[in-house]
Amino acid sequence: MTSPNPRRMTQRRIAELAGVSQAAVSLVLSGRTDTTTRLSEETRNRVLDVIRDTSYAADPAARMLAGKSNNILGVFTYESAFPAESSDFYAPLLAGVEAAAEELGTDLLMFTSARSAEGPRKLLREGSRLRVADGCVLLGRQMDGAELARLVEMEYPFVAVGRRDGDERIPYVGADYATAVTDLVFRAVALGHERFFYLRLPFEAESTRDRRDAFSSAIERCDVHAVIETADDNDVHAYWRRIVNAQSTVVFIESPDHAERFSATVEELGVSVPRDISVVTLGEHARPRSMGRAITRLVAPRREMGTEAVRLLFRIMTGNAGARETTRVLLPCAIADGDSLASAR
Amino acid sequence: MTSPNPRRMTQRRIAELAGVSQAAVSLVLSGRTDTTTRLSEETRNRVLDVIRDTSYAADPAARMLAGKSNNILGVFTYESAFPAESSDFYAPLLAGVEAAAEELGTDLLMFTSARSAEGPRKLLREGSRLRVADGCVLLGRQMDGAELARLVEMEYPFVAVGRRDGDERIPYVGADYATAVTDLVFRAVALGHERFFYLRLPFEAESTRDRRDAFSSAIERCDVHAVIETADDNDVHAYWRRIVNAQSTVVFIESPDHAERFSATVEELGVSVPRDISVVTLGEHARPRSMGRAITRLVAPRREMGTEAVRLLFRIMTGNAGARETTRVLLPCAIADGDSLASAR
DNA sequence: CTGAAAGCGCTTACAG
DNA sequence: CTGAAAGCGCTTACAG
Repeated sequence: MTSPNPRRMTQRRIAELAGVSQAAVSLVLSGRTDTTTRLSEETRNRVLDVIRDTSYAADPAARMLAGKSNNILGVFTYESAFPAESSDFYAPLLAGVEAAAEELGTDLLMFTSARSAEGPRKLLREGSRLRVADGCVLLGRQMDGAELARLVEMEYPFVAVGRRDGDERIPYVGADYATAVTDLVFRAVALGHERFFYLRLPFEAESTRDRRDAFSSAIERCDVHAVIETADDNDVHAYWRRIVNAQSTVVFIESPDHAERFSATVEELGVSVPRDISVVTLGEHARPRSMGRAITRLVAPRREMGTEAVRLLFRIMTGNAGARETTRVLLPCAIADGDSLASAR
Repeated sequence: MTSPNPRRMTQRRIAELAGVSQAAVSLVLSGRTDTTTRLSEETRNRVLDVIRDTSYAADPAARMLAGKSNNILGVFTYESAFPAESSDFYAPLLAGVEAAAEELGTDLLMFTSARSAEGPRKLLREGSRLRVADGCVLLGRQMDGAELARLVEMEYPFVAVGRRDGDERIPYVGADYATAVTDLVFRAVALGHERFFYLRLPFEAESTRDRRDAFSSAIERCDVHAVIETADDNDVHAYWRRIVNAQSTVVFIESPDHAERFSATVEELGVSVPRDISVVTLGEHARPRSMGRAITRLVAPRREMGTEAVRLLFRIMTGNAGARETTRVLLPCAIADGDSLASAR
């Protein structure tokens, strides 16, 4: 496939036609005007004429080979990047990545070939094509720590989107959940809430742990009460009963999906949000669904995370990353007010 | 920029590590097992081990120069692929493209480089980079016909998503709007509608023309009446007056956005949809917004278009595309019933 | 001011 | 069975 075009124009042919050397053609094309490489105006024009006549364009492969870099940044997503279900998750990140790539003038290589039929995508499986890119941005809620460590060993330039525990040489751009979660707890306490209920996601990832830890420590600092449960099923009624039993006046819910379902369901039971119960979500959906109400929530700067990840990657690749502290970035989250957090009844 | 990775792995280094010649490494990689190029099983394994340890992948530029393909399919979008505004448009297409790429085991190169600050993205400005990919899928509502023709001349393998007029050698995968639009007109006529109003988008593209032409010809065939206007502003009230004046009982609206705004606005005027006026949209939003009502509409098979485009591209690249008819594909649209089309009052 | 030459990393025919 | 060598089309120091 992609057999070379037999009559493809080359600099050599241009040179023949213009009566100069091939190198002179390259020089003209480079647009360089150092004193050391000055071409006569006349020669330059003759070459330019031929180039125009033949509508010649340099072979990118040869250019890249000679230039030693191919201006390709990789993007590896642990799940499909585009499908409907996850698109809300990846879309803003990818938008940021795309914008930064445009800014840097690089192309983006999406590693779609890495998919394995069963199980999650693997970064380093046999025949990994990672090295085709000069460096790579990694996206996904959950990443294989061993793989990341391996990448570090290999000295392959990469940046994870999302904070990563484990090997501390892993560069990342994450969201500062802790500060925002703490703020939300303080806000609730200031509104008179003393009994909290926390519904966590049923999986462990840095991002979920961060929120949970920040919650716990804020609760402790405020000297209030909290119950933490895992939202591993959809039986809102059961939760609601436990919340009533716990006499909680506010519920923090990690997932915005759960938060919406929760609000809708309890309202069907005649419970009013936020009059009877306040709801806060720590989720990161960029595009809040059309819900009857706007749930008070934390908003991760997803687009910026994508942009910053690419910029950091670039700095790492060019050796301008500086100390380790500057290769691990946490971006501030915003808090969307909403109308689901009110005074404790 | 993108200074060369100093320690980029090469076949030469692999060869050193494995104690063989560089050519032997290339041979192992090629997977060739001709009698003329037989390597000892032992050598082969030693090389493979080193390749695995270093997770080496051949430099795509060098491969290309040497005349080989790279398992990279390009994706060129005329607008930003991810940003919020256009993500509804591209998301399903890209999802389809991604799925097909996974199926074929190829990676996807998004041409984000050399974006022009002003004006639309140009294909041929990045023309050189285009060659980095073995072939390319083109996405966008409006494409430059001259550029496409140029690509044909260059014998660069590509497929446009969306029907393309002009040079008939341009391969595409489009949506068969005509049939669906005709069906919708028939359906309306069957419900007793005799006076139609048509609101077209304010730009010319094959996809808008297709729908308009199909509408006109269906109207003619049914021997009913229609007014066609361009929706180049947002003054729904003005349209509504003209619709009333025209005594139309049904409005066909190309853009789903317009259709939603239209429905919402006339209902504020006390006009009931569909009792007083039926509304049909010929738009292609994959993710219908939360509207009070579900507008009867045409649904383009966006995901399938992405998938089919990649498959067709692959066939073209491998020389299995067959005759021209098979390089121009129109996929059937679905009709989503909705509840905005009812009997003429 | 211009041209000959080396080298980028690969593939592949060809000589040992 | 393996290795040395040419060549893909370019860039860029370097020698004239």
